[in-house]
Amino acid sequence: MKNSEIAKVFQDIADLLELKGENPFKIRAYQRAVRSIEHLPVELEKLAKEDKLREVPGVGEAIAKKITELVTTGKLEFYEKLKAEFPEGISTLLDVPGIGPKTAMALSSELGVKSVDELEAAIVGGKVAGLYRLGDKTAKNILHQVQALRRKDQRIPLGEALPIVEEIVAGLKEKTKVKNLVPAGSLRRFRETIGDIDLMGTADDARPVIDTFTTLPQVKEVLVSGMTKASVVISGELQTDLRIVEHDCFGSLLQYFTGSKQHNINLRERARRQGLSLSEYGITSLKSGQTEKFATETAFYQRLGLPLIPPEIREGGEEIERAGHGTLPRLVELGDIRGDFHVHTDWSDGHDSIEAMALAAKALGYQYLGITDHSGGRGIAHGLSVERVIEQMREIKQLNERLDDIRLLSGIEVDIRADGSLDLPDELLQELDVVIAAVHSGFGESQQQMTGRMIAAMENPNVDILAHPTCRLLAEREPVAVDMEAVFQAATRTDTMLEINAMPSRLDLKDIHAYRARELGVKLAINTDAHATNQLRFMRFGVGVARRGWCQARDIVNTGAVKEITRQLNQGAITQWIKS
DNA sequence: GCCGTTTTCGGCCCGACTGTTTTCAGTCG
Repeated sequence: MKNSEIAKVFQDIADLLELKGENPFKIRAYQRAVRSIEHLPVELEKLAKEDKLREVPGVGEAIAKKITELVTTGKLEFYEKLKAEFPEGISTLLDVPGIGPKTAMALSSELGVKSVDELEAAIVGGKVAGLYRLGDKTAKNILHQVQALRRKDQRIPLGEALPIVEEIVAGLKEKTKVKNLVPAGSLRRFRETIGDIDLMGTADDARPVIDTFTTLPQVKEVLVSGMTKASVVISGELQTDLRIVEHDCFGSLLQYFTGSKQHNINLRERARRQGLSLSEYGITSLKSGQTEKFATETAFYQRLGLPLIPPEIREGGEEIERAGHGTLPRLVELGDIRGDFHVHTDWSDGHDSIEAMALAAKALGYQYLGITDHSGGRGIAHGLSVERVIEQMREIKQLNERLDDIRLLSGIEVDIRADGSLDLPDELLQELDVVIAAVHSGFGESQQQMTGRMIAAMENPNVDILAHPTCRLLAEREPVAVDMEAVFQAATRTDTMLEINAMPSRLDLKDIHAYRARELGVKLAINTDAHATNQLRFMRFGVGVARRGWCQARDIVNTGAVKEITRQLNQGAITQWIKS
């Protein structure tokens, strides 16, 4: 049983206990376990076998026992009994914003409503307004939310949100005197998808900033517009909140709205033990009632005896404890990256020439660039044949002689066939500087087949990197069935790098995979897979994933200088092939 | 149900908004 499935069971238990009116702290304990499990880089099934479940934060005796039952029998008696106490489907009502446990129970027991569709019918039929503590306004509000829920397609990929945010930020900075304007929330933490946009800033006078914000051309609908806060809906049904405070409160505000929720809860529990209470306005002493203000996050964390915790790892895991012990790693930064191993050119399906890509990489300060067009395998547009690979090697050699300060690596993104063999002969592959192997077909294979296929490719000594290992496309294609733990083991055994593909639609490996791979000592490379010069800038998304995986520069191969790199890759003797 | 720089028992994050009330319950982030 997968972690995501187990998390879902506990989330459902938490919802049902809430409907039941159980002890709120018990409910929170389940919710905490859910968040912990969702971010866990290793399978619970494995931990259960090793009797290490209790090491997971938020998992104690009772939940550990339930997890064991789930992974061994596939069922949980406690859960089945709990479900039987309620009409089926009632917990789906909790998905509607504005409906909590009390309202859901009232709707169910008074009106027999047990689905979102039935809820809508009940509101339209005028049955909801009039229930105890539910008036006309509330009913209309809920109806509005139900309709919005239908329109809205869940969370959007980070890569789509960030350009939108940058446009808004630029607009506000240009037209107002706002200062410190930055995105907070999951965007700042570089989560792969985001649900809404939170912007924070400071100003001497908030009013004109708020007014400008609500009248930006991107704004479709204004939800709330107050003295310090406004919420709007922008194109694409994305809710965007702006909060403006005075300069001296910015640190606590930014910290508070960056989250995550679980990180903040953990931080507050810790602060409480120190006799302090935290809020977006500052830190209050429980004894004296005095509140201190903080202009920066660094000062805020410092007051709690902690170094600044990077936003990307504020997920409510072990980051606070580690920060307290002074053992937080220095995470890899965009500025550490010295090259990119995986880009395409107009030789296959890329948009720009090799030279244009090289110059763009040089402009980013890179020392090297791996030219890795597709191989000629079936289904891939304009893949290179053996002859064209040799021709391209020749051109790259000439470019290397002509270009200063950037070293081009001759490479290929070679297709892994269904049987695990590669699409180009070994004799050719061993002549290349960098060989990236990738699956582009047969996504529906069984886990056993797919895992075997990838491992077979890694066992080929010419393969340097396994590209985008799960093959997922965010909001488009689910990851393939593959035993990641086995892939990680094979990567260390065969000394193959795994790619963190920085393309915003991929982010593959994803954060928890990067975490686990690093833990096992797998070498990682952050590549953009750029198909045009401007896509080289996707690197920051990959760096975000690596940071979420607690990676340091030393864990990422392409933070190395060009000499170290070429030592690690296959040194191709191009001459022989060119002669033949 | 979890957990420990007060504690193995007795605590458990904080503030704001909304609508329905007549002092506050419910919900959210």
